[in-house]
Amino acid sequence: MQNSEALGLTAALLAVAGELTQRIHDGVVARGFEGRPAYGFAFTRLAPDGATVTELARHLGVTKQGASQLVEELVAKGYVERRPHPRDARARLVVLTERGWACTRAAEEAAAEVVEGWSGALGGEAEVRALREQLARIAPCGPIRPAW
Amino acid sequence: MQNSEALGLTAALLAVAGELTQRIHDGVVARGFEGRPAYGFAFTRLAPDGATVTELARHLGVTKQGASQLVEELVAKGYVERRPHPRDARARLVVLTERGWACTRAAEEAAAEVVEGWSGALGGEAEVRALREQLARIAPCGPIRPAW
DNA sequence: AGTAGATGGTCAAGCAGCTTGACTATATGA
DNA sequence: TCATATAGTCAAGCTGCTTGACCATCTACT
Repeated sequence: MQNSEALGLTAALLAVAGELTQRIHDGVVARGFEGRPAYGFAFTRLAPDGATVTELARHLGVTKQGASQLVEELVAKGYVERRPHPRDARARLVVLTERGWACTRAAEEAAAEVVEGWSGALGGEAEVRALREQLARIAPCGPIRPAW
Repeated sequence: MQNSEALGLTAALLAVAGELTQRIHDGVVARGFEGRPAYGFAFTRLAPDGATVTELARHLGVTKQGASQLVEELVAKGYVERRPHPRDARARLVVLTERGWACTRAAEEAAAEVVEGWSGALGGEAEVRALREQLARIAPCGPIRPAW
């Protein structure tokens, strides 16, 4: 593998990632939600049972102050709410509201639309699944950098 | 393909893209260059024969003022220089300096290092090449959003 | 129990990197 | 030749993050 090929792979990967981000965002907006792409990253961490600001910060790869400001924004727009933490009086659990869940579903739909388009380019759904599995193998488990 | 699977693919793709961006940046810094990831995007457009500020802006998906500021930064750090455009007295051609080329090569090396690690996770270089080809098929030809 | 240090969260100020708006110089076409 | 479009820059403003300071609470050690 020559170095220039690695750069070609990098360019393709980042172009696809950028395009995907943009189109999911557009799709979410088209479904009546406002926001910026960073919301999506936050939602994936908050989705199951909520999370604290500090956990969210680690997930996003930003400071806890940055995460706190994002949560403030999400609260103002009605996507999440802060609740007292059941086992730690210092902490507050940030959980999705019904509207937050609806926005998450909208993002899923938008993502599915884009990915469906990839089926055509790649030859079928099996290829898309294969792509997903390959990416999952090399995906890091660390913090997600807000790359959109 | 269920919607949630599309979101899983999205998460994996963006995680890989973020990780790759970070590690290329780290590798470039380790080789003695300073800068931010956006430089890499610019270099890929400037590399062959240079480009005007407006062309660069379209490539990066930012305003021409934003691109102009980035070029100013690159000039100050010695990575590029502005030359009169051969056929348009309004325009100026931004071209890489020798240091700019050296930085590009450093980025290639860093990218190759990361991609080499993927060979292990995927089973071999053939799989990496296949991944690259799949991504190239679905990569957009439009402007690259500065996702790092 | 009492206390020192670690940790969760917020407020405030600052900064980087982008935007919009206004402007000049040059090109293009009726 | 003049009207309009385009390349580029300067200036000001905004957004989303950072660093620094601080309080409340938890944890562990004495």
